[in-house]
Amino acid sequence: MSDKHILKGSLQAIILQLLTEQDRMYGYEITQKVKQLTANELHLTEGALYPALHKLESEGFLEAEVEVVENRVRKYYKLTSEGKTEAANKALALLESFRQITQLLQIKPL
Amino acid sequence: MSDKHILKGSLQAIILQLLTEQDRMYGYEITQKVKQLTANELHLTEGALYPALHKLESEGFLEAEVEVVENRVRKYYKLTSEGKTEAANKALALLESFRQITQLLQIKPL
DNA sequence: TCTATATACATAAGATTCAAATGCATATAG
DNA sequence: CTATATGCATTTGAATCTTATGTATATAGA
Repeated sequence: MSDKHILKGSLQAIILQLLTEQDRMYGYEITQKVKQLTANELHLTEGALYPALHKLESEGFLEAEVEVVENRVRKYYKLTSEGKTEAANKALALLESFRQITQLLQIKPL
Repeated sequence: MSDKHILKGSLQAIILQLLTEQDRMYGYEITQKVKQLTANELHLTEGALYPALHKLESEGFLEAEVEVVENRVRKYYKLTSEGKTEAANKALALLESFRQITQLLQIKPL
């Protein structure tokens, strides 16, 4: 019925922004955080998240460190210094796109 | 330097909304309108537009009529009655996504 | 005259990106 | 002993976009 999905193109910005506000997070934590913050209205699937994390890592915006917590392996991600810059850039670019499209729809901006 | 592209997922909503405001439009006109309204900052390519128009038509939200103007063929699109409802729905859904994501990007740091 | 640009439609190839499904493994609650 | 939750990850396939190309007419400029 509803399209409870991440708006395409927003995912990288969201990941980077969450890691700006919280020093380090692991994958599952990110999915749960998004769920919680949006009252379950945006569903961030793992099939989307993990490839995005790997891409951000390969681009040098994230670095990962593995830890064992309660006998389970966790992979924590944190921003590199380039990642911090990129987080701000991507958030701004996204908001600018929203502004443009909202204007195009001639609806009052948020 | 900027990614002058339509935000993925917004295209259908934009087309439907433009046709809500203007009774009928043809493809090229839509590309030029978007260009004009966004000061050339969103580039709506024909490779994206025409498939989207055809899909909206096949879904029953648009209907087309062909006219010859100055020896050139023009295909005018207009909303069906279902299309009018869908235009409102898609615009609202899009804005709601924007709101959700904007909220995600504006979490207060601890 | 010839060529670039604009108008106007459209498809094809390739890339990206995502959802859905699945897999592995551990832990706990019923 | 089984269902659910946690936690990592990949595969498959669909959708959607960019880039490039194709067809055709008209006009402005070199």
